[in-house]
Amino acid sequence: MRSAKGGQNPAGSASNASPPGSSDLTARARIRDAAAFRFAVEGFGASVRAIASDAGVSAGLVMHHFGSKAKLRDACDENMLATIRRLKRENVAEAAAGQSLFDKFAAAEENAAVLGYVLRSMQDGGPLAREFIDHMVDDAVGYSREGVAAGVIVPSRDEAARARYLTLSALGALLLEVTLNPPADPADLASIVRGYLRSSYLPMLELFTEGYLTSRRALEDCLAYMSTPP
Amino acid sequence: MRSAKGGQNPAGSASNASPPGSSDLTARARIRDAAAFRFAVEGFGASVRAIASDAGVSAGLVMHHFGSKAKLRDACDENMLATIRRLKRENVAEAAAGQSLFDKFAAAEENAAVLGYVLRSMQDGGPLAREFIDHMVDDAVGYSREGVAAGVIVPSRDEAARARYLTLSALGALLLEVTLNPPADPADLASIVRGYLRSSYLPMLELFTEGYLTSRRALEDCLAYMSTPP
DNA sequence: GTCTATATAATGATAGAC
DNA sequence: GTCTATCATTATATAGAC
Repeated sequence: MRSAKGGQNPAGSASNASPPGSSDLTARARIRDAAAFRFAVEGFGASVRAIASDAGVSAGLVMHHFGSKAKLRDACDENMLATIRRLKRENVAEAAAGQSLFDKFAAAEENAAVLGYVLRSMQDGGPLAREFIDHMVDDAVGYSREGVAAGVIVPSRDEAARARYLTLSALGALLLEVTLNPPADPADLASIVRGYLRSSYLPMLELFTEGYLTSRRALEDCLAYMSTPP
Repeated sequence: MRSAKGGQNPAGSASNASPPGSSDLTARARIRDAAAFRFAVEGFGASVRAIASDAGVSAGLVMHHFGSKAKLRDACDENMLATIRRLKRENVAEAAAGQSLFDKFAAAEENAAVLGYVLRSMQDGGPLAREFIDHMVDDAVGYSREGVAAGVIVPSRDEAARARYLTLSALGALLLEVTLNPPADPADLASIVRGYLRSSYLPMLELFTEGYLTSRRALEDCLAYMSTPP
C-alpha cells in the first residue's frame, strides 16, 4: 500500500535514479525515477502501467504529471544527463581516453541504473545517446590533445576522426557485449560491464602499444588513396 | 490485388531476402522475404499485418504458414544465416581481419536487406546475432593466426581475446553509428555503412600500424596485474 | 491455400469523482 | 494530487467459410 502522501519536497532538483524503494520524494520524482529504472531494465517499450506500479501510483497520475509517455521519457533523459554531468565532474581528474568513466560506472553498483539507461538509449538511438556520445568524443579529443602534447600518445593525422573512431569502438563494443549477454538480474549489469572491461584490457593495451600490423603498407596505401581526388 | 496464385515453386530453397516485388515464389517464401525486409527496415516490432500487406497476402495466411510471429522470425533467421554463409563462401578469398566482409556487403546494394537484418538482430540481441558474431570471431582467429604465421600481423598473448575484442569493436562501432544515424530511406543503409567504413579507415590503420601509446608502461602494468593472483 | 471475421489482450491516453 | 473507470487503438492469434 505504500503511503502515497510522503514528504512534499520542492521537487525539481536532480537526483540520481535508483530502484524503487527510495521514498521521501515527490510523487513526480518517484515516477520519474521508477520510469528511468524500468527503461534501463527492459528498454523504452516498458509500459506506463508497470512504471506506475513501481512508483506506487496509478497510471492516470503518470499521465497527469507528464502528459504523455514521450514527455516522461524526455524528463528521464534530462535528469540522466544532469546526473551524468555530475558524475563526470566528480571524476574529471582521472579520466583517460574516455575509458575510465565506464570503469568508474562499473565500480559503483549505485550507478547501475544510470549505466543501464545510457546503454538502452544507445540501443534505441535516442537523443540522449547522441548528446552523451558527442560529449564523450569531445572529451576524447581533449585527452588526446593533452596526451600528444605530453608525448605519451602518438599523434594522429586527424585527431577528431581518431577520437570518434575510438569512442564509437569502445562504446559500441560494450553495447554489443551487453546486448548479446544481457544480465538475468538487472542488478548484475555492473558486474557484466566490469567483466567485459577486464577481458578487453589486455588486447586493447597490446593493440595500443604494439599495434596490429607489422608493415606500413596498408596505412600508406590508405594515405595515397585519400590524397588523390577521385 | 497482385495475382496471388503465382508459380508453385518447391519452396524450401534459400533465396536472398529482397524488397517486395520479387514474385514468382511460393506465398510462404514471399511472406518470409517480406518479413525479413520489414524486420531489417523497422526492427522486430514490425507488425504481422504490415508484413502480410507487403507480401500481398492476408494476416491470417501468415499465421497459417508460420504459426506465430516468433516462428516467422525463426524462419527469417534461418534463411538469413544460410544467405550469409553463401555470401561468405563466395568472398572467402579476400577477407582480411573480418573487415572486408562488411565492405563487400556495403558495396552490393542488393545485400542491403541482409546487412540491415543483421544489424537489427545485433540491436535486438537475437539468436542470429550470437551465431553471426561467433562466426566472425572464429574467422578472425583464423585470419590472425595466418597473418602471424606469415609475419604480417603482430602476435598476441591471447589470440582468442584479441579476435573477440577486435570483432566486437568493429561490429559494435558500426552498429552504434547506424543506430545513431539511421538512414531516412532504408535503401540508403549501404551507403551509410560505406561512409562509416571510409571515415574509419585512416584512424584504424593508424592505430593498427603506429599504435596509440608511446610508452609500454600501461601494458606492462596490465601484464603484471594479471599474473598476480588476487 | 487463402480469405474474412473475430476473440483476446495490452497499450497510451482521457474524463471525471474525491 | 490522486484515483478509478473507460476509451480507442493496435497487436497477436484463432475459427471457420470458400
